[in-house]
Amino acid sequence: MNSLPKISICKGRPREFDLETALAAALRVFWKNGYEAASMAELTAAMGITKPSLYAAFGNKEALFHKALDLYEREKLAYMTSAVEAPTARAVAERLLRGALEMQTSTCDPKGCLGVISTAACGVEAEPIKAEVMKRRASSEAAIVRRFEQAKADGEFPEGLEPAALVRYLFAIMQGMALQGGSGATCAELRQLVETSMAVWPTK
Amino acid sequence: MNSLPKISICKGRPREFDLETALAAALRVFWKNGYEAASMAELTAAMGITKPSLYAAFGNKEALFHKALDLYEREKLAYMTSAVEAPTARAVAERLLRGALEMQTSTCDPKGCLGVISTAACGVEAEPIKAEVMKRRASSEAAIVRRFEQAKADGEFPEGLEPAALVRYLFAIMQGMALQGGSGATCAELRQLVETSMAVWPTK
DNA sequence: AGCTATTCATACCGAACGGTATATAGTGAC
DNA sequence: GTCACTATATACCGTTCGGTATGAATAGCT
Repeated sequence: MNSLPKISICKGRPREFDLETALAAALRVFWKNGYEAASMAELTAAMGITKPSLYAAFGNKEALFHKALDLYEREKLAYMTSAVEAPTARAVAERLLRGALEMQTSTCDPKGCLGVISTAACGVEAEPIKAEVMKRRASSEAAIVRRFEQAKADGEFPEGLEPAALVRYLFAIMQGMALQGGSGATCAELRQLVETSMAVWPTK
Repeated sequence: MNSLPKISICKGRPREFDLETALAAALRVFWKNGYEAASMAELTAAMGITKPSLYAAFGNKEALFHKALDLYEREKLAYMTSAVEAPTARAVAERLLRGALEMQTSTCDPKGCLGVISTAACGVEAEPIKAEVMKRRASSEAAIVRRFEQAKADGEFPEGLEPAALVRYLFAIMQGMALQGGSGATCAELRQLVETSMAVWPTK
């Protein structure tokens, strides 16, 4: 309860690894294998630390996944939050599709989408994980729906196309792209998918 | 695999369970959990048999999955092979989408698609499984591509739309539908997805 | 120096994993 | 009845799973 004399970081022995670097390595393992198939052994090996260090720094496997998911959304899904700033619904869709394409065709990241991988299949133990990812996805979707409702008010859509339905349709394409990207589709094939989707995008 | 005569034709003690029934139960477990998350304990419990009986009858977990996958394609994916008989590419697409919708909205089957679930994420042990499912999907896709090439020759498509690209686009939507169906989307939402996809389907 | 706090490395925990050895029980053939 | 054969049930195998107890090492504080 004494005063704060210095900017003392902490008392004990300093950790010998960088939190962010280790978390990024963990993210890649989850991204490549999914939550359940990512074993603690593979995680610690990729992160370059031992299990007690991991548990001390991140809590447990589920907490580590949550922190990795935060990092993923912050660094890899930024295009989704910025896409709503595009001037038209069509431009929003194009930015989403091209952002997803860029992610799938990046040469240094794992293929597929962490969210898709984590919600596709899971046993009972991973259901809280699935629920959390679904919750985050729902809030992303809601933002796009709001943007499309404005677009509808601006008269951008033909009759009979609901904003929520269009968003679901657009997300289905992006989820399909992530699946195909994770199943060995080539860059060119995924680009074709984006071009086709844009070619059929409804115009008034 | 062969017929099951009332009078046992072989010598030893007759098995006390029905192969097809047990296989159908195994399929539901794989379908609900994915290959890796489906444990032998859950499989044997659902099939109502013990592990030695399972191994004697089906080989091992991977062989059981292959037989379950055969059953799945035979019973649940029949709409895919029959869809190519539709008169136009648009009708083919509609039959595929509505067939997928019917599967996702069936009240007695697990949600999602076994193929999607099995290829989305897997550790190293399940990679042969993933490869097998991808192989079968490729052959399904190839059949639709051939049908669409004929449709293109018939002048059904606008300029600039390649049959292979359209099939990839269509499959992406169906894969997205399977993902959303497995993530708790309602019947009405999935039907909306189909209607939207049909509404934007390209016409010449 | 001592004390306290934190990290690191090894070795270990109970449980669950896929897969089996073994012994018993039920069948047709002789 | 006896034999050959197969399915059943129990109990078990080695391995891997997520997660920890333990003690040595390293730092700041007094």
